[in-house]
Amino acid sequence: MAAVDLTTHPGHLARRLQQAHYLLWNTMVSEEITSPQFAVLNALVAEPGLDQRTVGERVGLDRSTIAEVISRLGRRGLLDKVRDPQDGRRFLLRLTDDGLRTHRKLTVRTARMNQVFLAPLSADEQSVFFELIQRVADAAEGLRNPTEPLAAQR
Amino acid sequence: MAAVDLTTHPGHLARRLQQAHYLLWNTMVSEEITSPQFAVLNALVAEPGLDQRTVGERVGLDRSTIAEVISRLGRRGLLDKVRDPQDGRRFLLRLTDDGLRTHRKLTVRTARMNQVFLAPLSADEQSVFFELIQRVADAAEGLRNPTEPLAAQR
DNA sequence: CCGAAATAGTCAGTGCCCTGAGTAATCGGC
DNA sequence: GCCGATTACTCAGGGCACTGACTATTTCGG
Repeated sequence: MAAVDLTTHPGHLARRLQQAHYLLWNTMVSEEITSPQFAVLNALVAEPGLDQRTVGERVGLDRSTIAEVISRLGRRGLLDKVRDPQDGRRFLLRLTDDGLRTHRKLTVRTARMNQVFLAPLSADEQSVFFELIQRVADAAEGLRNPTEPLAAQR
Repeated sequence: MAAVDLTTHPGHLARRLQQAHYLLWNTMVSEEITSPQFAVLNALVAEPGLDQRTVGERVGLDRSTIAEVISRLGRRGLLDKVRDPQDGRRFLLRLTDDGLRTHRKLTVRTARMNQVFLAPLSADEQSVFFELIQRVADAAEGLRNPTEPLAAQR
């Protein structure tokens, strides 16, 4: 009786979108390397020598999750992890040659997959798609990460 | 050098969107009941007596995941699970009074949360947002679920 | 009627994602 | 110089999501 229409619930749509993407990634990009793992590789291509926490910040993963992902990438020999001699709390991360190669290979496939994934939208619609999702995600992240938490509301 | 801009990668955006939603759900709706669990309750409000597989289809969860979610809801006494006397393979699912109450309560809070979540978009933009995401998700699901798999390509 | 195929559900294994609690190292004020 | 706060990371625990292999039941063709 009082059931709700989930197609107007952004959370439900976001989950379905991610599932669809997961599926396509598995078939078109890689069964070994996942999309979050690729994001980490990509962050380290852009900025080699980052520490774990910062990589997590770049790709949007919390401290626990980034630790797991990095440990998996390390086990596969795609990156190296060394203590920062300047700050014994940090681990500095750097891709191995294998990691670099893997990133290059997956970059190509990822581009192809994105084309297929976005094929139902025109070029204009794709821009709107990106922009709207980003606005919503950024705003929600802002709610959690209050730069100036005081006197903002009320 | 060859790093890629993830803000134009729909998979990355979908993940960030879902994370943002997860966070907001936890603070504004419930710490006990998750969004997928609410989707299951909602499906059973709309169609009491569904079997497990069909509920999974309605909310977009595979057979394994739906089994876990339903077992958790059962443990909390929000739904009942009985063998279908007509077909001994099936379990028929039905909300308890507690389940119905919980659904009603969360429906209100979910609506409030969606307003906050979508606040950065105008009403028009919200419609576009829904429509574009749905088109992409539907198309990708169609790729996996070929109604007519033969002679389609090549 | 009977055996093969299809179907509903379970189970083990992998990976993502978060919180809360704990450890080790560094930093900052006095 | 020392002590308390902060910071980087780890660990335990709960939940979502998928695949592949397995069991039990039903269905359908001959």
